[in-house]
Amino acid sequence: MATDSPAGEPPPGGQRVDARRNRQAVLDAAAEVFVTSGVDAPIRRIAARAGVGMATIYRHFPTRADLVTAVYRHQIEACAEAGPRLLAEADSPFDALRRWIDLFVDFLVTKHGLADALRSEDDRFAALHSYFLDRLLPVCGQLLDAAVEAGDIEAGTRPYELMRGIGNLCIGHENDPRYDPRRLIALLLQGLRQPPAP
Amino acid sequence: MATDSPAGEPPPGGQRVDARRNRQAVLDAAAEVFVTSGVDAPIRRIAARAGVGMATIYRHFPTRADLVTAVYRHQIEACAEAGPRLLAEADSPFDALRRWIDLFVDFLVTKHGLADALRSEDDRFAALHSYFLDRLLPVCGQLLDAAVEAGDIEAGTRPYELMRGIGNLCIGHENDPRYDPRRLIALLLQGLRQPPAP
DNA sequence: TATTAAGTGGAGCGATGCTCCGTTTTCCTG
DNA sequence: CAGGAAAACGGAGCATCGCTCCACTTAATA
Repeated sequence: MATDSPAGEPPPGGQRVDARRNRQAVLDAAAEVFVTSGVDAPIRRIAARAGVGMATIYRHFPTRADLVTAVYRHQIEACAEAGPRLLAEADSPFDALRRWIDLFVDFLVTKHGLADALRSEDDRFAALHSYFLDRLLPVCGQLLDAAVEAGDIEAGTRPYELMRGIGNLCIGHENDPRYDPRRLIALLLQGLRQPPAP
Repeated sequence: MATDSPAGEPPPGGQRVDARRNRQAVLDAAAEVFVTSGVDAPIRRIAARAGVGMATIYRHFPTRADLVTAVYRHQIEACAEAGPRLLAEADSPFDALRRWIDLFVDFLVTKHGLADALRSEDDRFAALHSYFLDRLLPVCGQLLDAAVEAGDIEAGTRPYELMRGIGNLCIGHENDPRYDPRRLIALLLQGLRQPPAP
């Protein structure tokens, strides 16, 4: 708690060099392990891979969610920053929304178990949930509002609901060629569309 | 394996009375525990509640999924049987599909963690997955086909995809008043709808 | 009643999450 | 450049849980 801010930003400079080195080693190891074993990988394994003790991981990242957010922080930021950009360069607000959701889905789909973790009621993941929401909800809301204002979609859909739904739809697509989240998400967006004025 | 069929039907009569009694005790205890602690509740707890040893549970229900399906078997059957009935009595095939999905969602939403278990990649739940699919997929397919044939919805959506999506959308709604799966499912259905012929 | 096989229960093993605390390392100060 | 305080470390240790194994109990049968 005292050594790291919850959202996983790089810590302030007042740390010992060994602490900083270990922190980075843990981050690197976690990134590797997450790819093969998902974000639920045993802490022991990450610690072993990083060549540190378990306590070191817990000290730097009190919660599993802190570790996960730290590992994926750059990609989450990129996704957040893409929102306004897409809104500016896309053909329509609806198109921007669609393309932004594509980015979000790409991100979720390539991280084993991330979508599962996101919706988890497990307290260990509460901070992950919060970080995603804090960072991406406003972006999603902005896109939704713009699409509503342009008359592309009906009003009344809240960003939280939409993002939760998309996250949920991305769960468990691995090892199941019969299930393609993107098709359903496209359907969802289709349903969101404003029926053309009579 | 030798004492129970995978889908959780009542076993054939050739059992000792104590075995039959214990089986029922386990079923009752599991039903109670599932309500409060979800379908992930520790086997130990269910065993304690039923007043039996853990091995007794594992002997009757080799897999957690077997226990879960046995507990909910009647409701799954009811849902399966409702399909054709709705198709006969609803205003349109699309209406039947909508009402059937309502039933399915009601079922999922009232069982803590059931939706989670359904999509789980955990091998322990493979049989649960199979049972749901075997029993409900044909029903869903029939409703979809009818709706397509009536021109209510576009062709090309496979039952498996739809059911997986609905199941996924039902995950994690508990303790979160901001998330209502039904709204998103309605949106999904809306997207499925055939745009009225020009 | 005696025999037997079906049935039972819980100790025990391995895996995992998380903490506690004695030890080591860094860094600052005199 | 010592020397000591504080920061950081690491892994043993406890708790929980899934699942198995096997000595014991009990119902059915001859």
